[in-house]
Amino acid sequence: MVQLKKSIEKRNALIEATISLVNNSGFHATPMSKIAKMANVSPATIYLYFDNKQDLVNKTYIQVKEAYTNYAFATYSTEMSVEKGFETIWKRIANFKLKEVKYALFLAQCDNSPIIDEPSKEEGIIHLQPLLKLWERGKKEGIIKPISDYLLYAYSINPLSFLMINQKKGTFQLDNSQIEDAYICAWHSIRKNEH
Amino acid sequence: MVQLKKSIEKRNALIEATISLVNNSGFHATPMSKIAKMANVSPATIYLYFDNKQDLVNKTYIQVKEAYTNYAFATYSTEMSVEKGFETIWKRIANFKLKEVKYALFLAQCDNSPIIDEPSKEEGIIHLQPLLKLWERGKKEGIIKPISDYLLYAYSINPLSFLMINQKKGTFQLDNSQIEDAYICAWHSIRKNEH
DNA sequence: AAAAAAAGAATGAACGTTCATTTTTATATA
DNA sequence: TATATAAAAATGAACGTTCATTCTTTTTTT
Repeated sequence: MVQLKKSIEKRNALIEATISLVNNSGFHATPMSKIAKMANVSPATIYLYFDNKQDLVNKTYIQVKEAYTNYAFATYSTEMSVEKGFETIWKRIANFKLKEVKYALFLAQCDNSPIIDEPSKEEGIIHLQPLLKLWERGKKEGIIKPISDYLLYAYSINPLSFLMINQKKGTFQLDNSQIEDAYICAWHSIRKNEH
Repeated sequence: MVQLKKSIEKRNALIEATISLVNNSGFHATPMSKIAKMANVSPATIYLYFDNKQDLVNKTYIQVKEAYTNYAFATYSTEMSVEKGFETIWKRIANFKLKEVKYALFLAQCDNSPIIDEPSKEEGIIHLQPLLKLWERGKKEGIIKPISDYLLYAYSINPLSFLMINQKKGTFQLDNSQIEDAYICAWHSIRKNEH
């Protein structure tokens, strides 16, 4: 690829266009020509910034995923109690999905379809580490159920994606009171019950 | 479309091929020519059974969805207590996702992407009624949390899709003991807590 | 004036769908 | 039962279109 000096903005325009179009039509129904048009650029120019269509969508995915995890852990500190820490992270994630619908939808779309290749997906998962550490601590302290992280994730974090997708469809509205309800469901599903 | 006498098997071969190929590559990366080849049929023959590619995948979706819901409610009776009823339905669904991975994956793929058109999706949802009725009863009896059905679904049923997809990837194994753990998470997330 | 960046037009491959034809099946006749 | 005929089912090749990518030329920057 050619060396690029100024136009980081052109690159960003391409990434933003990719997100919008893939959100609305999916990867395979989004031609390079449309991405180019939306970014006010010639189709050929895309190839100065990215190797090919696959590379464009992979890099878009990684960039968005990074923004997502940065947001998720921005207010979390390892000093917090397990319960407080979980609530902090969970609510940031919920907030991201409510406020940054565009980015969150793009990630959901990518995460449950084969359009992103595995190496790029794994690069995205790495940044979830702090949550896994927190769960580990929670299990040790007897606060979190001693079960697989996949289960913990499936029950406490993943439902937000489902809710967001349905909100996008308009069949359902995720307001602040529903968010509270959802948080309680999430917490109840993973906390270890006293008795 | 032409009147067809014998070959329901040919139609089924086409549907099976569609499921396999869409599972492995997605809708847009699955050409009609490949579907035809896998079903041992000429591409042109597909158009004797289905109007076009969209119609083929819509009808495949509806057929699989029907098999799924039939399976889900086969052992359920409205006489059951709310807790027993929920456990019965939940475990049938979990079983379907474990045993009929191919069909379950196809449904998951369709449900979170825009490849199926809305009318066909709605036709698929109708059959979920018994579960919604059960939740309604549970709320009245003070056993189920008085929250939106979307939340109940997101926390008690939807996680199974996530787990199944990860199992397919091989990163995680859903054995019988994990299923029990998962059921407990599901139940804890939607039951109303005594206090 | 040289190098880098960008553009639009061109290319070749892949796809969904249709067309003209052949093969198979069912029906009627002797 | 054997043969002729019509209808149905199936086919492979062809068509028109779309798309990712590349090529050649122009514009911008250094």
